[in-house]
Amino acid sequence: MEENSKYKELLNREGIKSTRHRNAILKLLEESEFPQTAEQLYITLREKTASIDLSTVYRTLDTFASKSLVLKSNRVDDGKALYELNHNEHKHHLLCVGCHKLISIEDCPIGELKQTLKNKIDFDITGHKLEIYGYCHDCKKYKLPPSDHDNL
Amino acid sequence: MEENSKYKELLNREGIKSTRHRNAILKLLEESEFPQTAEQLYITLREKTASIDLSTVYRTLDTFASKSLVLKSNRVDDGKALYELNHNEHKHHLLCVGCHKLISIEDCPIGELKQTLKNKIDFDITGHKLEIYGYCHDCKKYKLPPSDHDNL
DNA sequence: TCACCAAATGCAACTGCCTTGCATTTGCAT
DNA sequence: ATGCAAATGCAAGGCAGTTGCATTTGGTGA
Repeated sequence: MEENSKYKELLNREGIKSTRHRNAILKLLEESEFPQTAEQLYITLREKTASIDLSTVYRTLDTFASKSLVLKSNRVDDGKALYELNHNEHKHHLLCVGCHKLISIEDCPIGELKQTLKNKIDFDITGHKLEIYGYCHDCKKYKLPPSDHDNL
Repeated sequence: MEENSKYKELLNREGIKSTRHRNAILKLLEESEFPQTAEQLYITLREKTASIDLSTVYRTLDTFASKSLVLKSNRVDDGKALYELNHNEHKHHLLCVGCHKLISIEDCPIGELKQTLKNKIDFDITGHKLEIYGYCHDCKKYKLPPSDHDNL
């Protein structure tokens, strides 16, 4: 299968072995629309491919993160770790507080701030993280009165 | 002591009892320059005031958070919960990756994004969180080559 | 192709953060 | 003062994630 050779090449480039599990996890992440928890990935892997241990999933994801192949973050509401493929593109996420859907966006408002801060207080921005909460199209109709999320 | 009566009033306004522990935690949060973990608060409380149980600290902080008296967030690197007093002011922080100094700013770039996202994908923003990394004036001279922080 | 070795994996036990159940204590209204 | 709901302490438990160790596997060199 030529898909696996693609992963193999990618992994070799990072100086780590290409294994059945690693290829499967890369493939799964590639197919995932949203960042996934380790457990979500674990369950899916057990369903569709061979047996795998949860610790292997964690170890693999950590290895990938250390090589910058995947990006690790923490879910806002429960602090669980989320993993997604690193496409090396700059993006942010919208979290719907209604259905917990995560939507990726390319818009980034940091540009002008960068210059403002440089002028105002001589601070050089090298990175940032922006999390946005709100209600998606589907959840607006069920919108609840303002809650804790409004303070974030 | 009249400081406690200030806390008592605050707590009564939220419809919850004023207790020794609650007053102490409010006071401690008021004195804290940065968001604290539950354990940091716990340790400090044990040192300077009477005995308190860790579960009480957690329960108190959760209660305060549910009343919006404190803001709860998750530390970026290890996902631990952080608690800080809610001053109801909108602000963000600059984290200097050189000296780990935390600088508060009032600038917020979310305004235009709000309208953009509403038009583009029908998403209603209710809140957001922005963390900015970089080098402060003092650390610029020692600036290191780009690191992990640049991906955040 | 084979044999070897470091790296990867499975399994089970364990850690750390946080939560919960329950008996006791405390704040506050009456 | 007294009674009751709310708060607390204590101990046990839950859950995400980690680790130690024996076994298996991928890749390299003969």
